[in-house]
Amino acid sequence: MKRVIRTSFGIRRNAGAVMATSHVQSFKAQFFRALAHPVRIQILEILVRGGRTVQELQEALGLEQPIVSQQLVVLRNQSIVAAEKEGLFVRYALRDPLIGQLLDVARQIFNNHLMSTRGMLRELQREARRG
Amino acid sequence: MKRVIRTSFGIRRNAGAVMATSHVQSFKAQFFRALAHPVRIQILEILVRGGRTVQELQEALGLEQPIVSQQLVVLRNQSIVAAEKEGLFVRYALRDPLIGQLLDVARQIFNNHLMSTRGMLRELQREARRG
DNA sequence: TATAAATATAACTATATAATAACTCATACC
DNA sequence: GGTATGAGTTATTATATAGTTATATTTATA
Repeated sequence: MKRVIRTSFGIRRNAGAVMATSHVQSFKAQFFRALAHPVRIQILEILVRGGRTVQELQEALGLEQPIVSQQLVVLRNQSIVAAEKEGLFVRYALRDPLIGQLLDVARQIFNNHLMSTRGMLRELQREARRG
Repeated sequence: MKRVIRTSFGIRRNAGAVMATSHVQSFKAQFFRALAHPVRIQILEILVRGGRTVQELQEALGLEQPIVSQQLVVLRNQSIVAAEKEGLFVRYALRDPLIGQLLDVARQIFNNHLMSTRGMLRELQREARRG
């Protein structure tokens, strides 16, 4: 599947030398998509502080059980969290503490750039203090 | 809008004390959604190495110009990149070098967890070497 | 083995995002 | 002013994700 593109100087050359959209990029995209949901972010921010059962998450978030389970599926599919049975319960935990670091860097980016209203900034700062 | 949830011990209590889905979380979700696309990730990985015109991005990616512009809109809307006119060209750059750090952490997470095929791992390692 | 509790899945509708192609806008230069 | 070039927008259809409610699965225990 060779494609030809037009360069700035009007010359035509083969696009083979070009950065192809590798599988890795799609994979990373999927990963970030798994983070791209308010509830899933909340779940991760809770799990950073330690493992939780579905029940505990459900109560902490004030959401119905199926909603929590559904969001956990998404995180599990990307190997972001791991599930472990504990009798009748299932305890979820981060697979990698680096997830916490990722969220931290994201928070720093938000803080730096005022990409938000004053109100949100206040929330962010409260969050950082809790850290 | 008070909601009532059922706890594990069958007691009903008010969900008011619960972590509400703040605007911040939605905001973060939007941010990650902006990263959740293979082309946009590629663009960012190029911009980490320095500013580029649309033209240069287009050539590096081997994609049509409107596609590149569309993806840049998404990144601009989240204030992830900034555009600057240079005569007939528009040069794009990261708004915050921390974006690079974010991608690095993400890469580490992938590497750690074999969340990918052997082939993808090889690609990741090649990427890290170029880093 | 019947039951209840905890979790997971399914089925459906609504909504958002992606992909593609055609078109418009802006600027430099003749 | 006309034109070519770089960038941006719009419109359309396809596809994926979200939200909601109902139902199924699993396990402990009476």
